[in-house]
Amino acid sequence: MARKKDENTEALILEAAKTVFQAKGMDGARMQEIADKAGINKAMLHYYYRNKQLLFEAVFTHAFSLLAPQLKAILNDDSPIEEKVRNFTSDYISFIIDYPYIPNFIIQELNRNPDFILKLKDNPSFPNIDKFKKQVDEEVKQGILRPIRAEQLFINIMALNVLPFVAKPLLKAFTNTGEEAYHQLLEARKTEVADFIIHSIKTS
Amino acid sequence: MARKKDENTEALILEAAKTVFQAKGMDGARMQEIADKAGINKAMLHYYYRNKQLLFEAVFTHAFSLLAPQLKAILNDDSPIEEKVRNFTSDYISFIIDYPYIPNFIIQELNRNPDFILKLKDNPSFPNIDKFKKQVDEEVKQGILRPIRAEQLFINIMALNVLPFVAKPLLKAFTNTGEEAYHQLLEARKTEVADFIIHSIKTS
DNA sequence: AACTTTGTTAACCAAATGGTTAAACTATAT
DNA sequence: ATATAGTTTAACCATTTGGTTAACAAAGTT
Repeated sequence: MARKKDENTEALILEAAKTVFQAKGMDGARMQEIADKAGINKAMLHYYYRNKQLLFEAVFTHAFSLLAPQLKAILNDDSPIEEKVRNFTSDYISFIIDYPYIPNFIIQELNRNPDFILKLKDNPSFPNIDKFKKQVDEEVKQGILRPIRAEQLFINIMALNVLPFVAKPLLKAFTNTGEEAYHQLLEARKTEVADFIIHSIKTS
Repeated sequence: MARKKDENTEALILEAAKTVFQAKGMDGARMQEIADKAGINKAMLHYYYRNKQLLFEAVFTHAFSLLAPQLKAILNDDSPIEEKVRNFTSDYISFIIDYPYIPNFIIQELNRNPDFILKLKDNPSFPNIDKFKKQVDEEVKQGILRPIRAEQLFINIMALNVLPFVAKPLLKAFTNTGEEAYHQLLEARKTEVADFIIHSIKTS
């Protein structure tokens, strides 16, 4: 086995590919740009990943593997809904700060090619709503929560947490806030979003 | 002035360009595909719109001009917040049914090029949050609403209404629903989203 | 040291793509 | 009917882009 340099070329490529694909999408990304960013010859991209599509898929599945655990936290945990909502909204924002492009990237590329998710759904680690559903139904039955379908609650939680990042340029313009002020709005949301949801769904 | 056919070529082009750009984005769109869809020669695209960028901008500004009035309805109207929330959630979903690609298209392309919104903000018809802000502050002061910043409320309203469409493939997978079932969830949201918001923000 | 396998590079290639051009066509004005 | 100005087309062009190739370099194997 010949390894010329101490650096792992394959990993360098994937790292550069993440940056470029997540910033520009499949259509906007250029193989040459990825090679340049990785500081290697373009032919190496094909040596390790065959073609653009496969390199893209490596980036996509990796991105998804980072997002999935975040969602499983709210779907599969045993704590009461209220606690899960509070934890999720706070954790999710921390996640976005570490990986700001990921949710946007996934949403954008799935819209371009919706069938892509079928492959992901086969994976046993794909987030599943069943447990969350039982939990919500149970808390509704016990009178802890107002009547609401688990699916709708889940969509609402996702919406309130995800959209402020996905539609950031638009919302910045509409709310007439600069970068700094918008960031403060997001910071405040770490707790306010959870309060907003809890107020809406809790009885009493 | 010579007009060969009764059909207006310029309009045919714009129509085809809308379809292609909104489905595939700036990067994914192909001038030839637009020409084919319009049933005209590719050179006509450049004759009427000079180049891809300008044709794209024509499509984008038109798309935005359709979205803006929807938002002005909630921002500039005089009715109480509760009524505005109810009207908006119902109207917005009707809007999406007519123009399913538009919000997604705008969000996606603004992320690709955030500076693009600066041009739009100059336009005096750009939606402005000031009036909405005064209204929310006033209703909070009167004790009709719980304390909440107008910006946060606006973001929440947008999030709950927009994300279910923008992230449709993802949410369909997570909620484990097919096309039909997901559509029913969306249908139910016409009233449920408003209820969700009102429950959260109204005192009493 | 010779051989083999793996890794790397520069040069190259074919197809796709945005854009141009020159000629042809059509309707209208003179 | 002829000139004129706007409209349309087919062919063409330069560049970009994903992908390939052949030669070469490094490290391990014998």
